[in-house]
Amino acid sequence: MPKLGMEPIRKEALVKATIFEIGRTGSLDVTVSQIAKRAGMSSALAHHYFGSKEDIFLAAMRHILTLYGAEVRGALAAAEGPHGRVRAILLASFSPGNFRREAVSAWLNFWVLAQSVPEAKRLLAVYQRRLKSNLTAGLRPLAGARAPEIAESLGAMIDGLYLREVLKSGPPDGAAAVAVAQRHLDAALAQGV
Amino acid sequence: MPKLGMEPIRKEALVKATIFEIGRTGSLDVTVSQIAKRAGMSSALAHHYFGSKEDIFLAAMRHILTLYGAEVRGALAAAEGPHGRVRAILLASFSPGNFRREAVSAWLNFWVLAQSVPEAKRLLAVYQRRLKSNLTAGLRPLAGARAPEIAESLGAMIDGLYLREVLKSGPPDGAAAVAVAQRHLDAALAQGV
DNA sequence: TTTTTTGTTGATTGACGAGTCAATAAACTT
DNA sequence: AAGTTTATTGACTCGTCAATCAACAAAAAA
Repeated sequence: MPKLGMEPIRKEALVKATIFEIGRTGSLDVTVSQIAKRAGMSSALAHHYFGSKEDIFLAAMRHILTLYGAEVRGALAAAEGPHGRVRAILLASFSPGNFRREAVSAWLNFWVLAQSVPEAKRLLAVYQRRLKSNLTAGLRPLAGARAPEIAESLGAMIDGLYLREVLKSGPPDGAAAVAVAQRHLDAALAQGV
Repeated sequence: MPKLGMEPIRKEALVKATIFEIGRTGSLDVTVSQIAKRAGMSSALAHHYFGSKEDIFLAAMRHILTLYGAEVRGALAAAEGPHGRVRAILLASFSPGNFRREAVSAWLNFWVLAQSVPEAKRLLAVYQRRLKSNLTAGLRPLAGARAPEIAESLGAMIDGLYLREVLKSGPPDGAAAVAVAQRHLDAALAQGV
């Protein structure tokens, strides 16, 4: 009994299932059947809506990046003062949503994907540019000309903390990551004066 | 015309070919045949020496970690003074050998592997522990009680810089990475005083 | 010199998985 | 009512690949 307008619903379900499965297995070795099953449909339908497995992956990646972008925008809107703005980005980066094991794992695997799929590389580059630009803007009033340099290192720090979270055995600890990043930031700012 | 004592030679060739192929394709989707061909032998022989593909991957990972460990040890031996020792670790981490695109790519993929293969996770944990211990020892005279904390953040920074190298289009720039890490270190130390 | 060990590969097996297709059915259009 | 579009899947194709096997060759041991 086919109801109309299923496409967006199905696609969203597939995207979420993809992220879940990548997080669960910890790799991109996830079959379309697995994804489709998790999303409650046949693999044929998955192929019907997305043309290929790669398209599914890319959609999942876009989804994660979009989510992250929205979270950063939201946090920025609510933030006050330069320090508040930079901190908002940190908090958003390590928010429970983006910092769930499955999301982090997906992120890492997308990094791998970026090495062989140009579109994935492009998407990741967009994320990096936006992160840097947000950080630089926030840091400008605090660090002046040194803003870009600090933004760069803080960005690397964020990625590095992400990475380490993947490998940890225990549950992810966003607060700890934020604290480390914050200390790094404070030190960098203090040194500049 | 089978010459004897081929085992270590074949194994080494396979390990090197594995790293090369992983770096080339940017993923773990490398067939045993590809590896064997690159190493100049049949895939059957690869299976003969290593039992399985996973064993080949693990051997390659051990090789990279061993190489890195040796480089760090060598640099440490030649280093003088606390600052020199910490800097030696940084230089070794971003040395041309470890920071070649193909090596970085292999690292990244081993990170992924660690998520699904316990032995890979174990190996990586060993690396992280050793790195942290080396850094902490070097930092102790400089930072006292704060040494572990700084070592932790510096370790994350190193991994983050690795990660970012993957996306860059140009050739890897170890010197720049060292500079960023060094600045982070200086700032962290300055703040502690 | 027979036997065993080591090296080596072409051919094969067996499984799995991406993508296609034909068929079915419910809704919407005309 | 007839035709079209959208939803949906089971069955199938076609390729790939890890792993095994049978067989051959040469060195070493007995």
